Amino acid sequence: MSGGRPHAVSRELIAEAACELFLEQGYERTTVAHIARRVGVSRSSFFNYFESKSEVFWSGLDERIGFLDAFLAAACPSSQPAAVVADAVREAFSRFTPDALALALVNSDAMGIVPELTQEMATRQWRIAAAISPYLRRTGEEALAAEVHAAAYAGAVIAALRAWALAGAGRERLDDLLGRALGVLR
Amino acid sequence: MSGGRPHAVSRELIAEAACELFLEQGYERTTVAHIARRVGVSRSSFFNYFESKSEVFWSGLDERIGFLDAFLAAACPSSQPAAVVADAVREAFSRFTPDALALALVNSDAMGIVPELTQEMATRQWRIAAAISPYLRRTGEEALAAEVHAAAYAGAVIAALRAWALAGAGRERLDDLLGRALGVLR
DNA sequence: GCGTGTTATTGGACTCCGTCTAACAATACG
DNA sequence: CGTATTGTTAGACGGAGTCCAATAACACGC
Repeated sequence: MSGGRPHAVSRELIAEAACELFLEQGYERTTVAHIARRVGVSRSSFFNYFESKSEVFWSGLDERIGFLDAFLAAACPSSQPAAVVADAVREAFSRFTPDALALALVNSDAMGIVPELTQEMATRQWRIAAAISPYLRRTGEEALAAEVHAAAYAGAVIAALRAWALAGAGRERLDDLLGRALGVLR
Repeated sequence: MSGGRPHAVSRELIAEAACELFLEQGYERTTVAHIARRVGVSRSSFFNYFESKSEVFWSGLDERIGFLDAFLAAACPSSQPAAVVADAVREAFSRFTPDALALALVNSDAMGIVPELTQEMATRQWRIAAAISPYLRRTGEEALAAEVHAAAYAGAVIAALRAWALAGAGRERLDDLLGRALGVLR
């Protein structure tokens, strides 16, 4: 059952090569074919590992968002929802590790991806809010209020993440920044 | 100076035809060529009126966001920034009129555009936050706090907009919903 | 060594989006 | 009737993403 042809590359290898190219010649000018060729696989193979060119940046964060979503979907309604959400957020994101995304945020100008990055970033912020909002509703909040609060939490997460990446992803502790950003909300 | 060939169509005409097709056969299955053919112009002409297929939905809202941005860019730092922002938001969005976007929000399932819509919506929410955040910074807020607060405001705007559209865009007054959504923040 | 099942890789064809350009059509004006 | 201006058009183009059938590399049982 465990047979089969072995993988020729890995997501990490591809992501690494992609980032190199993005830095060298910019995101737009780098085609999927370029990336594949540099790693030594076919263009088709790229899409076996990533759903799209942009996903190279986001697989790490998306994983954490999935974690947050699962965590909050399983959480019981509490009388102190703020604490639950804050804990869940920290649990999900504090162990986020520097990756292609951090690199992209720092070098967004060199890569020429400011518009792409903001669009994708906005989408992730939305997803974080979409993970939080249903939980708030289950604690009894009204729909509108739940969405607004969820957006605020999501904004805090993304703001912390950006500040952390821009500061050099390691010079500041993401945990601290998350705490500070969440602390703004009260 | 006022010569030249007259326009064969208008943004409104194109948007109308596009929405019809989206409702009939879904967003994905409707190509730009389809839309152009229905209005009776060439595919090239479509791109003279809209930058992209998805922009059909967003020109109205984007205009209001531009308004908000200009308004806040020109606003003086106040000791009560919350009131300034709330006023600016109301000024910019309360006269927002039902358009292709409202239709799309209501019929998102029939059009099969849930992912597209959330992505684009998230981008607009981000842009609203990006319009608000610099003003808050000018009032003296720290960077992280300004971003978090701006995200909260932006979340309120979008939540109100969605609720308004989903309720039937006219049955509820957008102004009231904006007020309620902004009221959540304190 | 040899078939067999399983999984990964590959090339190629395909649709569509979005860009670009050079030619063309319709108007106003002198 | 010529000219400037503006809008429309066809066509080619490159790239993203999808799809599929063919093939290559492995593990396993024999």
